Formats: sequence, C-alpha cells, structure tokens
Amino acid sequence: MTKLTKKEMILHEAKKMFAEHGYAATIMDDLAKQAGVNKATIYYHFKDKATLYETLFFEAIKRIADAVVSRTDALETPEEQLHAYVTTFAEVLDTCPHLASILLRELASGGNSMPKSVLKQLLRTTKRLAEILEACAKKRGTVCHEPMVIQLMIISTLSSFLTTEPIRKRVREELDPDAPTMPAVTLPQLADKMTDMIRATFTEGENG
Amino acid sequence: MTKLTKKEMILHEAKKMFAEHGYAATIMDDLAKQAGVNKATIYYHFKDKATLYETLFFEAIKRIADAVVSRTDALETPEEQLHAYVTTFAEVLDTCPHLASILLRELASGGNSMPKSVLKQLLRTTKRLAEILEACAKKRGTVCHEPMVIQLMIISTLSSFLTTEPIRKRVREELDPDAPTMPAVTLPQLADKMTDMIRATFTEGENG
Amino acid sequence: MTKLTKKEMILHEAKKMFAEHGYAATIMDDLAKQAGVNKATIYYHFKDKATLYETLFFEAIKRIADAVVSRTDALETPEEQLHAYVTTFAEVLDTCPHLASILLRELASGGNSMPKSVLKQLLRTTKRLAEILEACAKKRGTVCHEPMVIQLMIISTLSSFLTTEPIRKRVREELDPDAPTMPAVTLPQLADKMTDMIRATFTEGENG
Amino acid sequence: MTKLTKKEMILHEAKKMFAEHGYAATIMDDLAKQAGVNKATIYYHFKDKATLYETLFFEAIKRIADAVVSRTDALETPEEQLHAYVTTFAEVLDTCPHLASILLRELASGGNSMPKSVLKQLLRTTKRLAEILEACAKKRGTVCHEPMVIQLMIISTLSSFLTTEPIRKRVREELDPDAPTMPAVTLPQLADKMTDMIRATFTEGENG
DNA sequence: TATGAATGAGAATTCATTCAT
DNA sequence: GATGAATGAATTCTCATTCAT
Repeated sequence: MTKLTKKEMILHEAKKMFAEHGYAATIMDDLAKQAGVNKATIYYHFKDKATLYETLFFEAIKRIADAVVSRTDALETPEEQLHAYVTTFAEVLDTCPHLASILLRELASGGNSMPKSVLKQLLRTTKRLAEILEACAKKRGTVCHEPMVIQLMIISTLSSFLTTEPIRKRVREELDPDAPTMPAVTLPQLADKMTDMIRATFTEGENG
Repeated sequence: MTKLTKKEMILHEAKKMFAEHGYAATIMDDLAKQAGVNKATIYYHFKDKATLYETLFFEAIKRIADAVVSRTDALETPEEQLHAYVTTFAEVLDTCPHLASILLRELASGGNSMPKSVLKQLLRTTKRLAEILEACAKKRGTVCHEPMVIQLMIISTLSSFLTTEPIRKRVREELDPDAPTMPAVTLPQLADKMTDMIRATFTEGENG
Repeated sequence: MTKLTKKEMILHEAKKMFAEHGYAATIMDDLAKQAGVNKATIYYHFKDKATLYETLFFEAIKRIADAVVSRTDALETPEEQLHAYVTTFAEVLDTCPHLASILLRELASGGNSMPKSVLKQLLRTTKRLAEILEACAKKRGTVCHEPMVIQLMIISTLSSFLTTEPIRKRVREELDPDAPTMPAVTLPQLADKMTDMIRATFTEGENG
Repeated sequence: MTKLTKKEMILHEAKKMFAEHGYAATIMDDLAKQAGVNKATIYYHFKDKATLYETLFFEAIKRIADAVVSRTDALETPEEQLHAYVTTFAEVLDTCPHLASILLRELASGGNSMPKSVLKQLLRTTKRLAEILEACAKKRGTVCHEPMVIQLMIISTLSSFLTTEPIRKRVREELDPDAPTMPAVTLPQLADKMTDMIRATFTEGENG
C-alpha cells in the first residue's frame, strides 16, 4: 500500500478507537499516539473530537447507503432486492469493521447523539427497505408493518454478529470443550438466513 | 410509591444514566445531582463507579436469567419453551428499560468490558437456549449451528427495539406524514414474530 | 489577621494577578500556585475563569459605587458633594489596589468586555456625578456637557496615578538624579487638585 | 486607496487587534485570518509576536514624541507651549486610534511590560512637559510638583476619551433617552478644556 | 449516614512558532 | 515572498475519588 498521509492515519486509527471504546472513552492523546502524530495535528485537520467522529461516521454510513441503494436498484424482483439489501449491508459492514460497533452504540443511546447528516443517510436505506418490503407484501396480498423494525433486526443482528465474533469463538469452545468445535456460521450464511427469515414473515405468520 | 432511600435513588438514577450515556460518559457529578445526593454519598454506598455499574448490571441480568430459566423449565415442548424464552426475555427487558441499552453497548465492545459475574449469568441463558434449539432441531432431524447467533439476534433485536422506540415513532410519522400513521408493532408482537422466524429456520431453509 | 479560607485565598491572589497581568495573561495554574491550592479547587469554588474575574470585579466596583453614593448623599452643597465624590473614589481605589488596573484595562478595550453587572454599578456612580455636576452648573448659570467625560478624567487619572506610582518614583529619581528628589504628590492631594480643576471648569472657561 | 502589501495588511490589522484585545489576548491565528494572509507569512515578516508589538508601539509613540517636541519648540510662551502639547498629543492619538488603547493598558500594568525603546520615547515627552510646566510655574512664582502626574492626567484622559467614545454615545442616549441628546464634546474641545484646567492649577489652588 | 471541601491525574483544546516546499 | 502542514508547550477545565467533620 502507498504511504498514508497523517490525516489519513488519524482517520484510520480513529475508526478503530471509536469502535473499540466508544466516543467518550476514546482519548485524543491515545489517538495521537496510535496515529503517530502530534496531538495538535489532529486539531489541525479536524475541528474537534465531535467533528472527527461525525466525519468518520458519515463517511462510513454513506458508503453503506450508496451501496445498498445502487445494488438493490439493479435488481428486478423484490425478493432478489431483499436478498441484495441484507447481503450488501453485511458486506459493507464487514469491510468497515468499526462501523458495526458504532451503530450498536448509537442504537443503545436511541440515536439521540446521532448527527443529523448521518441520520439522513441511514434513512435512505430505511426508505429503500420499506419500498422493497412493501413490494414483497403486495405480491402476497399482505402488508408490512413497521419496516423499521425489520431494519433494526438486520442492522443489530449483523452488527452484533461482527462485533462478538471473537468471544463467540471463545465461548463456543468453552461451552462444549470435549466435543469437536461446532462449525462457525459465516457472515454470508447469516445474511442468507436472515433473508429467508424475513421472507417467511410474509407468508407464514400473520399473528404479528 | 413510598419514598426511596438515598441509596435507592442513586441506583435508580444510575440505571438511567448508564443506559442513556454509557459507562464512560456517565459522570458521577451528574449522577449525584440527578439523584439529589452529595457526590460523596455515592461513594459511601458504593465502592466506585465500576462497582456501581457492575452491581446494577448484574442484578438486572440475573433477573433475566432467573426468569428465562425458570419459565422455560416449566414447559414441555421445545417449541413452547422457545416461545417462552423469547417472550420472557422481552418482558424482563421491558421492565428494566436501562438493560437493553447496556446490553447493546456490551455487544458493541464485543463484551470485552463485561464483568465476569455478568457474563456467567448471560451464559446461563445461552445454555438454556442451546438446549431448547437442539431439542427443536432433533425433533425435525436437523441441527442447530451456533445457538449463540440466534441468541444474538434475539437480544440485539429486542434491545434495539426498546431503545429506539422514541425515534421510530418520530421517523414513522416523518417518513409518511400524510398517510395515517402505521400501527406500531408492540413488543409482545415482536417477540411472537421472532419466535416464528426462528422456528421457521429449522423447517424451511437448510441453506444455513 | 485570621487565617483565610482557600476560597478567600483564591480571590485575594486572583485580584493581584488580574490587576498585574490582565485577564488573558493571568494563568489559572499560576493562580493556583500563588494561592496555595490545587488547580481544581479554583474550579470547585468558581465556575470558570470568566466568572472568577466577574465576581471580583463586581465586588470591587460595587464597593466603590456604594461608598460614592452614600457619602455624597450625606452632604448638602454640590461643591462638597463633588469633593466627596472624587475623594471617595480615590480612597476606595486606594484600598482595592487591583481595581485601578482593571478599570484602566476596561477603558482600554472600550468597556466591551465589561460584564453587564459591573457596568450597572459603574453607571450608578455616573448618574450620581451627573446630578452633582448639574447642580454645580445650575448654580452658576452654566451647563455641564458630558459628565461622562469628567468621570473618565477622574477615573483614568486616579487609576493611572495608583498603577504608576512605582515607576513614577523611579523615573522621578532618574530624571533629576542630583537634585533632592521632588516631594511626591499624594493621592489625597491629587483628589483635592482634581476637585478644584473640575470646579474651575464651571466658572472660568466656557470654551468647552 | 492603493492596495496594501501583505506586510502592511499585517501591521494594519495587528494595530487594531492589539488595541482591541491587548497583547496576550491577540492571537496570531486570528491576526492572520484578519489580515488575509497565512500564519507563516507573519513570521516571514516579523521575528515574533513581541517584536511585532514593539515595532508597532514604537512607531506610534515616536510619532507622538516627534510631533510634541517639534511643535512646542516652535512656540514662545509656556502657555502656548502647554496648549500645543496637549493639542498635539490629542491630534496624534486621534490619528493612531490603536495607540490610546495600548497606552491605557501599559498604564494599567504600571508600564512594566513597556519595551525600553518605547519608554525612552515617552520620556522625551515627559521631559518636554516638565520644562513647559516649570516655565509656567516660574512665571507665577510657584512650583510644579510632579509633572508626571499632569502628564498622566493628559494621557489617560485623552486616551480613555478616545477608547470609550462608542459606549459614551450609547450611554449618553440611554441615560437621558427622552431629552434631546446632549451635544457630544469633541476631542479638540477636550484638549482646550484640559489646557485650561492645568493652567488654572498654577494660579488658583495652592492646596496641592 | 451524609456532606462540603479538596485534589491528583488526566483530557480537550489552543497557541506561538517552525519547516519543507 | 508565501504557505500548508506540523508540533511542543502550554492552558483551561474535568472527573473519579478522598477526607475531615
């Protein structure tokens, strides 16, 4: 890889640290050290901690929103679109490993601290999903109540899957230490499974 | 309600604040103010911030674990047990509104900061769920890979449902301001839906 | 003297430092050191640097305003009142040695940074002086244009007299090193002189 | 006006900022922004902040000293000289609007921070005034104690008159909002008045 | 049981200044 | 002559915690 500029180094390390410790527990001093720059350099490039966080968060969420919208746009049937939606979400999250943590933390605080700009991007995906689900539902003569809840399930499940991978591994082994370790589910498998589950929602159960 | 003791006031407000802001962003000074006590009083009752957090967290998670284990124990078929598992989880989370936030944050940091005592309680529920799912699977001649992923889905979905209820409401109205507001899904409905989805996993799709 | 509390020590040293270096050049760290307290102790007692400054400034200016108003109130003729006005101003300034510096600095910045509360107190004295001067003028059939300018002269002259006493002494000796050092004018003498000068304004020259 | 060079722009804005905020509170970053140059450009033209300040200050004070000395030299009677002294001071101050503020601030700190070079120039005017006053006094058979105090009065009054003109205007209107606004005293009128006052000192009152 | 006062160790941010280009 | 990037040394303010009462 080509050498990163100091600004890029800061962004890179900041992602990791915000993801690992959360906003409040990320310390600018440590960030500077990690990024190999002087503390003041961070402030030369970014107004303040909050701005740095927002910049990062926005950039990542926009990447997801762009990918999700463009990929689903290219497909015909709502079922395919749904699959693409979940899969794309999963793939991009997998690429931005910090984003999953950040999203979960934002969910934890009810999105209160989510910058407007970020929320806007997130709503782009929500709308897209709502359209897809509505199309799915119409096809089968049912309706989709609250696509936001479906989205919540997708985001929170995929995200927590990613953030907890290390412990799951450890616990998997500890839970059943003598038996051969269970084969781990992979992210794409999970995405497929979730797609199926959501689809099933429209046919099987109308008790919800 | 009867008047709370100072210690109870502290616990009560601490729950709210840890949930709303997370551990690092919860400030003892603010907590004292909210609880209407002197800062030193907190330290009279609790060793330190970490202990206070752990006390709270443990208490809540134990309540869940106890409820989940005892309620599922009382039922016969694994399908009923699964339903009870999800429903009980939902109910207790609904009663401890702060717990959902805290769990999501722990998921975000991969559970690294989770106290041992808390992890132990959580694993009680994981084991219970693993047993239930295995029974379900055996009945249909399939297997259940990684019950932890299922648990993750349950916890993260129910939790984020609870933490985001206020914004979902707002967005629901903003997304479709002219149409009559969609009927909101309730927590019990969501629990039922999720039970169905998980059950469906064992019959429908064997691509996971 | 009885031992001062830490809060009093902070106030005491802050007065000196703000006077000597001005607001911006007064460093909280140094203040803490001077006052013999921990830095955080300052913030325990005062919200921030600005508040500390304002507290101090207000307290001092109120003392002047109270003294000036009450002392002049007790006198009959406007000439006596004028004398009391100048003299009282001088006396209180002499007692609050830091106030002179602070006032001059505020004059320097055109009073822009003067807190509202302080300005209010200062205007009490302005009004008092305006009344006195008007009475003086009426008696002689003249008018007093801009009592504020007179007040400016009083404040700035008395203040700079106090703040420059040390250098004046040095320069006096250096200017005329062989002759016996000139007898220094004292503050009361200056106050008397200024009273005379202002009185003379109303009789002698109507070219202003 | 012809376009200013970057160096001139820096000097121009620096005057304004040092006057408005004082030395310590004038920030090089802001100065660069105001002057429309890069921060490093300031350091290309001036050694450092202190040097920039001194350059400015010296230039202005020298202008005053030169003007005062040469104008008073051209006159015969000490009374005329005194008038010229005050008037010239007033005129030059009026031309260098920032100088008044800076002088007041130096008075505030007792001249401690005044650069040697500046002090020298200032003393040239002090000596001149001392000579004039001595001549005045001799003529009437009296003596003049401490010409420095007279100079202090002149400098501080004229300076604060200039720096506070904007607020005085505002307050004048607020103090007596219904009556027709008092006619404002002008700087030349004030200079005349002060000359009279000082002259009166030698004849009228020997209580000083 | 409870608290006002105090503090050590940080943590965010600022600022004059320098340097490579 | 001029500047974008970078920094060391502050500087303001915060926060968990303790202590005397």
